[in-house]
Amino acid sequence: MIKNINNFTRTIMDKYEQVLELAKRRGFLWNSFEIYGGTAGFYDYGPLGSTLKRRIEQIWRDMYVVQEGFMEIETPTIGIEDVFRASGHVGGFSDPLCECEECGEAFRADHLVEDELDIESAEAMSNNILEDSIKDNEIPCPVCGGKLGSVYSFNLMFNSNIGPGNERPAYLRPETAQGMFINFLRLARYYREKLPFGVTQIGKSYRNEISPRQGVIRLREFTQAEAEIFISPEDKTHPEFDKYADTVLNMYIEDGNGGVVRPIYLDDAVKEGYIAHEYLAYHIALTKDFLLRIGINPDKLRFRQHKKDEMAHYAADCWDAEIESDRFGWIETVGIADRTNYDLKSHTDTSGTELSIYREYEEPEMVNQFTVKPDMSKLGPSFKGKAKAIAEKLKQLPPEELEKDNIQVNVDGEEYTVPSNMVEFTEETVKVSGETIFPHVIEPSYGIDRIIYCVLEHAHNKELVNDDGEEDYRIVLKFKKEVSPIQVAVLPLMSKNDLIKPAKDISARFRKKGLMVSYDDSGTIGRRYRRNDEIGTPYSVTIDYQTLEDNTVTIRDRDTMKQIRLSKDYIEDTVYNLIDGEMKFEDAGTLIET
RNA sequence: GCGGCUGUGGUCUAGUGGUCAUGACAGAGGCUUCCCAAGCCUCUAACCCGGGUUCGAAUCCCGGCAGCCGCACCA
Repeated sequence: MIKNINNFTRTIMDKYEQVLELAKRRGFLWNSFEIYGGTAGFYDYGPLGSTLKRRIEQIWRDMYVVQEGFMEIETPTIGIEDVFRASGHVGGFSDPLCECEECGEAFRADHLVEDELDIESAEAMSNNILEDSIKDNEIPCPVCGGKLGSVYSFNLMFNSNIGPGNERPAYLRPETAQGMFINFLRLARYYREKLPFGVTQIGKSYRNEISPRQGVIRLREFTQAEAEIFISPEDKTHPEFDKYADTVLNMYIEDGNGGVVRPIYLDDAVKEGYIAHEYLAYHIALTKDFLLRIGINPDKLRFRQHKKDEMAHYAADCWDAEIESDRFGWIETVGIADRTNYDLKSHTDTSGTELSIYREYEEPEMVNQFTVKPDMSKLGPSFKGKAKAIAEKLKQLPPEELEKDNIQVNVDGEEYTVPSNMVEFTEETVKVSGETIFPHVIEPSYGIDRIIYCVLEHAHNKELVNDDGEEDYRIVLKFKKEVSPIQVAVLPLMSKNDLIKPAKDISARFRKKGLMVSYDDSGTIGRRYRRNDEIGTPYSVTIDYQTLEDNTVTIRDRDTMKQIRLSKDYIEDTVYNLIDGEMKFEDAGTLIET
């Protein structure tokens, strides 16, 4: 006999629908602005969702901020135009679109022109040039052959203005990274001018996606956790690499027809040249560590290297952590890139502030320095307007030329003769103790919302529970204990005052210990266990009549449904240690035979 | 943004141009000494939004919004 038949003879829902239905019903994820009809690309985190998210972010902080020592900063979510001009988002983050006037299809104008004219890249072309190019070449609509309309930009950044009027355009940041790059000099000083150092930020980013679907997988407002690690361009080894050398990565390798997942030791991946260098490899392994710790199924995790044409133009190497989901297949959830010095150079060029760091050599170097000093007080009167240009030429001459009594210089096609007393030169050995460099940046960039969906999906289980020959199902979220929003349920066996009072006392003690408690005395005990299974509460403490006699309570384990009985003294410490992983369930009390 | 399909309590659903709408689960209260969604009673709670056609619209039409599928897009 099958109980709960109505629960499971509904319209067949795929895993995604089941997860989202549960997430909606139990307060994890809600579509935003629901009472006004909702808006695609925005989701609210409900009580359990935001708690889950906070716990996951907290683990991220533990790994990146506490363990790695990359301090966290917080910068505005809105940015001025210069920042995004330098980052390339103002020019490059928009797509030139063009619609067919007949059928209304939209196309990438640059792609059309590239194909038609058989040129490499039309990216640099302005909208006007693209439009002219389409008109002149009479490029037709690829779908219906109709006439194509004008070209317009669709920028993926939300825009606004600072202050009144349109004088100061501003954009909602499309990534948190730029806030860290532009603070480079302050950060370098904070870290006392020594490489490597890292900085992190967890926060909201915004992209005005053309057509976001896939629920929480592609959002217009989303949370990123990013680290920017500034390292020496010459030395990309990692001092702690040994820690992860024998980590096995599921590396996804593409060949002509699809691809294969190949397990490979991190050590070998670097040695065989799959991963560019140790520093990047270390952070790929760290990413794996993090994802497994929060409950991603290791069999559904792989790392894929960006193809050359897929890689951002500045990146030297880039890997994605991809997580497999039931409906969407492999989802990119983390990007781990070597961004080289692109961002620091680019902000240097745009702002005029040099975002570099002085690096001292281990040994000072003795360098022959050849200096030419034209005597402007003599050159000026003699050569008037040409003096400056002549001086520049003189500086480029080799010593043997400068030694001549009359030095010949060619400026703008005319020969000038400069007497040797008008220029001095010295050749000396100077001590150079260091140099100015632009560090390279290793960037792990996490899409937190996508990861949360995957955690929910991987935790979601529908289990057959056999009890007295009857078939029964339970839905259980098998969260890692560390991320479960509610950590312990407190349940009086019956809704009776003599059981309620001690149950409430125990709840209070849990709360004092900092544990998130759900107290529940409504409905039968079995129903309450199932409620807690459904939201992933790892432990349920039950107060029964025996509690009143011998001061013991039971703890039920979510995953095994087994129970132990133990004294209620120090119960809060026991549960705390169970969640922390310090104590094993079987060791915490005597197993109850059922 | 284009095309197709869809939109009913918290969730999943039934439904016909004609009494402010079916059922299940969930939820609240009660009864039942109750360790894995038992039972009984009572209760709460919905036709996506806006127009139109009509005596009458949740039902038909149009537009919007949202979801799904396909195309395009996805630094």
